Amino acid sequence: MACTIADVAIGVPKRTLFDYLIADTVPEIGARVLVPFGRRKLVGIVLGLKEQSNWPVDKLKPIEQVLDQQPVFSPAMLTMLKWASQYYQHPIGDVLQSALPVLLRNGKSSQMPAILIWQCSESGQQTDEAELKRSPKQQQLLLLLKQQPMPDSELKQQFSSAIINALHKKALIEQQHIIPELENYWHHQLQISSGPNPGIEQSLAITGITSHLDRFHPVLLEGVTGSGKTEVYLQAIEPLLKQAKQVLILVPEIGLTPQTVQRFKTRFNAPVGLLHSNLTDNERLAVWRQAKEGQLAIVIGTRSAIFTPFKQLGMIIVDEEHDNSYKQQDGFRYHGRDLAAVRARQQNIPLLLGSATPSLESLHNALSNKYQHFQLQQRAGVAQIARQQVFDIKNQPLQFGIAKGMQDRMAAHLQQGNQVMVFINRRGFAPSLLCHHCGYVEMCHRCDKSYTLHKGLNKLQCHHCGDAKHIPQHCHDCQSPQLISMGVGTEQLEQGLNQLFPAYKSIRIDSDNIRSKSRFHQMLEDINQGEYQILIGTQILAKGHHFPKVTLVLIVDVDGALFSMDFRAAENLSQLITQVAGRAGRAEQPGEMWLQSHHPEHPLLQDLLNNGYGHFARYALQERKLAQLPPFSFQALVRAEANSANKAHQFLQLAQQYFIDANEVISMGPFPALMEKRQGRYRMQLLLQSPNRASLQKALFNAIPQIENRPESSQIRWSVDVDPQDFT
DNA sequence: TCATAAGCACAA
DNA sequence: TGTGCTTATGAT
Repeated sequence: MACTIADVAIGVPKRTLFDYLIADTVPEIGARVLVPFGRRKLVGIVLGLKEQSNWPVDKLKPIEQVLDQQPVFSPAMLTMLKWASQYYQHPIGDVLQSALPVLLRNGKSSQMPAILIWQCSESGQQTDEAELKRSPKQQQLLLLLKQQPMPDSELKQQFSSAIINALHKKALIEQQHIIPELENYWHHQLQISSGPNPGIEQSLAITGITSHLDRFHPVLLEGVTGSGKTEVYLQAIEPLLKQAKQVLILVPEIGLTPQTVQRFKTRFNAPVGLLHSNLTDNERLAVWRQAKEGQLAIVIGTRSAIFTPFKQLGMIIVDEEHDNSYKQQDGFRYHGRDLAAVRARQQNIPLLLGSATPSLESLHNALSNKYQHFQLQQRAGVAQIARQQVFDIKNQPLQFGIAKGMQDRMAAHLQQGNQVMVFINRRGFAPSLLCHHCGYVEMCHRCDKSYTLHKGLNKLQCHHCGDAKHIPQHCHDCQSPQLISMGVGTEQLEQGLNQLFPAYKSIRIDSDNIRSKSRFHQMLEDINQGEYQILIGTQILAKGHHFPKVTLVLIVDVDGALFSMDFRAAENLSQLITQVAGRAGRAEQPGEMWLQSHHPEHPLLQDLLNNGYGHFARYALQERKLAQLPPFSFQALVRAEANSANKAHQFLQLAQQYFIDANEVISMGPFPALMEKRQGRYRMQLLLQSPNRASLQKALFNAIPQIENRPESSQIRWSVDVDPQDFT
């Protein structure tokens, strides 16, 4: 019997597939179809064909249109995405949608668009161009097209459309829409310019990687900043490109610098596709198509680039693999680095993770020999890492959050004509506005957090829900006009430093101040040109940029991370410190870095400063092991939010019942989220933990569908986060 | 009494 | 998730 019914995944938050009657054309598995859904028409993905449905036939609707001749998902891609849907406990329809460029989600053609070609017509061929002597331009055009057809876009550069139209009217030339012939010649045209000679450590890594190019082979490249990780990437992929294999490189959101891209382009003379957040939908789709057809040698992109289709993928590289931006924080909460590992395993290709400050997860994999481990300790040239020290601010008077001693250090560096960088992890002018008379603090009623004062915007802004309002002139409670700001943010620090160092120019870099990527790069350019002497910013300033003229880095407050509820806070702080230390200063002028703390004796801090990140990370791993925290256990977080805390709590208690019998899985909570209230909704969490990944998976696989089927589950907003990274 | 807002079920 | 139906609120 013929298959008359298709299983279709649709982008609705339901874990079920929908059955549709196959009309005239039988769709391929992995192809998009347009289907009626309720009152709407939606794009769905065909996941299976079958003869029978569990649904009464008269209730089935037919597929309205098959959108793809060629499936948009290859079988390998579908396997990975189905796996991800199950692993992350996220509805398959939504997973597949997230893996497609927006335009394909909306039903646009996945084929290369046809281009308009002009060619000489029959009568044009027989016409002597001399007949057109009164119009030399037309003559020239006809002669050109007699030799070969030309695309419209190219002709328009030489001829006005009036000329073209004139010949067209005379029927001497005609137009045609053709789909450009796909020519993947790039690997014949490869010109590999030679790079610097690799050092011993680099050579070892390159050999280690390139001797296993034909199979899944995960490698962690732990290389201090400046040790030449990129050079290892370049040399490792060279043999693959020669075999016409493609390479996918994942980079953190902010790390896609033009310099890096240029390095890959010029080294190989091969086409490189970029995928980052500033692209238009059309540009995104173009890269998707070209990668799929094999026209791109290299694709460099952020998190979601892991879903790019390739004709023949040869390796996946994840640069700065520890970076938190690889984890999607809403909807389909996947981890880009982890999916890279899954994809590499499935396609049987090597995986290369690189970082100066590897995540404890990856380091653990390397130390337990699941990943091959290479270390690059030597910095190219004689550049030195900034010396790191703690500055004890116990009982010290602080001005704009900065101790007197630190101000003196700053002055000394500035006087020598160097740049100074100050980190503070708070945006805005001050984290709260307080009444000096009665103590009342302006609070966002939706989040139960104080409003942040933004003098620049002249607004109070809630950093948790984005709500903004005018700055009040009088206290809400006692009407006193004496409102004072509490605490220090980037804005105030900038103002304060201008006051303390009026002779020097300062620049503030935080997300309030960065409107566009190009402006951001311009700012970085200006900084390195020496336009500014004092740089003030949040973490955003630390990611992937070099500041050779900076010789003093000051981190205003590290205590927040040392005593955070989040067990990863210390790891993240250490990564930040180490990354910045490696990027400030230059060979002739090593930098120094100061961390202001009330707890200079803190063991994590001391270990980091005395022994470096590598030692700290191994020590932190021991601690994680003792505490049975990831990567020595596996976690999943069930989040619930409702307009009352009780409702969310009750739902999670109900959910918890479904994990009671799970083998090797303990559930903790329900407890309030770190941000208990947000946007007027109360948020609770249930934490599931197991020493065994498979046990946790099994428990989720059993429980989640049952929870979803409870009527209570549709009355509340809830989600599952597997391998959660933050507990806000 | 009507009009708008909020809550809810459901799609093949 | 988006839609349309149902119910609650509230202003006139």
